[in-house]
Amino acid sequence: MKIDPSKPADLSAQIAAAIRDAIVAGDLIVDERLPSEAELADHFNVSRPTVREALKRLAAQSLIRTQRGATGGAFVRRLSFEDAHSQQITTATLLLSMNAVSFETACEARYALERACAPLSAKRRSADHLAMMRAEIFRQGQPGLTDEAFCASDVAFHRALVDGAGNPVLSYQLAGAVEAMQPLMNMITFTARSRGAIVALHAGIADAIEARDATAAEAALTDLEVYTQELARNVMAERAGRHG
Amino acid sequence: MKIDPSKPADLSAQIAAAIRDAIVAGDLIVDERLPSEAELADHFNVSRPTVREALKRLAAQSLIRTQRGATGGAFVRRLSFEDAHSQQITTATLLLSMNAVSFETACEARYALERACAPLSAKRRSADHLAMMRAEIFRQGQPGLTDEAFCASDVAFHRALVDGAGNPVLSYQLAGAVEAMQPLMNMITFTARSRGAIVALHAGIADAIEARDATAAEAALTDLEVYTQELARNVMAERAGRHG
DNA sequence: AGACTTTTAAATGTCTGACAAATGAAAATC
DNA sequence: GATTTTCATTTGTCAGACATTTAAAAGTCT
Repeated sequence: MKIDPSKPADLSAQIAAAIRDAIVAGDLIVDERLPSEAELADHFNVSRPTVREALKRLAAQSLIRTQRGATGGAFVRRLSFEDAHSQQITTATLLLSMNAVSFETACEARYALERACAPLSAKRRSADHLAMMRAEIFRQGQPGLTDEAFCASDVAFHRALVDGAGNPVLSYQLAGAVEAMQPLMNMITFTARSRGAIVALHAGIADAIEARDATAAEAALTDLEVYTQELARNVMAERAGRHG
Repeated sequence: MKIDPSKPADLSAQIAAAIRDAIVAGDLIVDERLPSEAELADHFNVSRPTVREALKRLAAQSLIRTQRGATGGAFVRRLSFEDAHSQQITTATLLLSMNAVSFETACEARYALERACAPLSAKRRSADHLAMMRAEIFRQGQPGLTDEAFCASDVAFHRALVDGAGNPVLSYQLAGAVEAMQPLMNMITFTARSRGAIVALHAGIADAIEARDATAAEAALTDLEVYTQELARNVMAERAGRHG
């Protein structure tokens, strides 16, 4: 772990980068303890607050955890799929909202990724995954469900589909993409008719997954994408008409 | 932006979470200036170093940028696709290495995602994307190329394929997945024969994209996946044999 | 000797106060 | 009016101190 000449940027950023690089390169392994803040301050020739700012940067990225007490300190943290998942949701959500990504673009990406999971899910899904999909479909058909709850159930349905592929890397990537779209989906008010159509389309997906028919699953997802895009276009058009 | 009862966790983490939530919820818009550190310290009833630790956490997530001087301060930052991209590479790389994700699992996820882009890329790719793919294929055939350079070219090839889909959300998701696999790919020593085979498979992909044949592109990607998986199995088996 | 209690040392969490450096705006000067 | 100077504001950094937590070491009692 090397020095940082006082040239360009914040010292805390440089120190954080140096430690992060060491972790990514494998020089620091999981659960290894970093030197104490005082030792790091001495090593980098900076003050303790500066070191602390660097450590907080790393903590924000879930790269380290800190522990108080006699045997405490900063430890390299094992990045879990769950951590990565929640990080990605935040990132993807902000990315979509701050960059004015169109519903069309986000939707296309989401369903493209989901179709990628479909064949694997058709092949490997357990009875549990299928049962969860059916349960969410049932919930979506219940009357009196708020739009928010409907969207949440939609996310749960797709999550079960993705998890059925049995590949944690895919699950982590996809769950982020699906959940990040929720704010966009929430802009749509679902009528009783559109809910019925979506439930039917979901049932088609579940049927294909149950039959372990990869081709049918992909086709059913495409149908759902087409319907969703159409629904969004209609909502946008109506909104534009009202406000224009 | 609300208070934080001094109950459970670090104050700086609580403050960072409060500000982050405000950003995600849209209460703080892009380029809006946060109160100064002194004002935040006063508002949250903590000291300035504590506020600074919170701000550094947010800066580490690219949520804010800071600027010195009279009109300086912390500003809500527009999260760019580029920022999100590099963040995701770090996250995905660590996720794979720290959780002992098998080559097989990572490879499967990568090609599943890439196949999701293929139809879109076949439909929308520009001449530039195709030219870049061809250029990388040519480079991969050059003798005297290091394994590292070969892998880098491989990444560039796939990046061009993904970018051809013309969907920035897909590009950001996929580029992360592809690049995060590089450390795993680098474990494989590519013989002249295997390089030749990969170049041929890449050519098959490029041909399909050039012909705008989505089905053929997906099939070609599957071929490449099968070959890559086989290659990895052989390398692992040989390595196990040598060490056993 | 063994189990329990107390002490202690090490480490992070937080605060106070201060100075340095950057930066744009206001004031002063030509 | 244009240029230069001054100045106030804000972040970056440092030094030192105290509070809190925690586990191990030391001590005490049975």
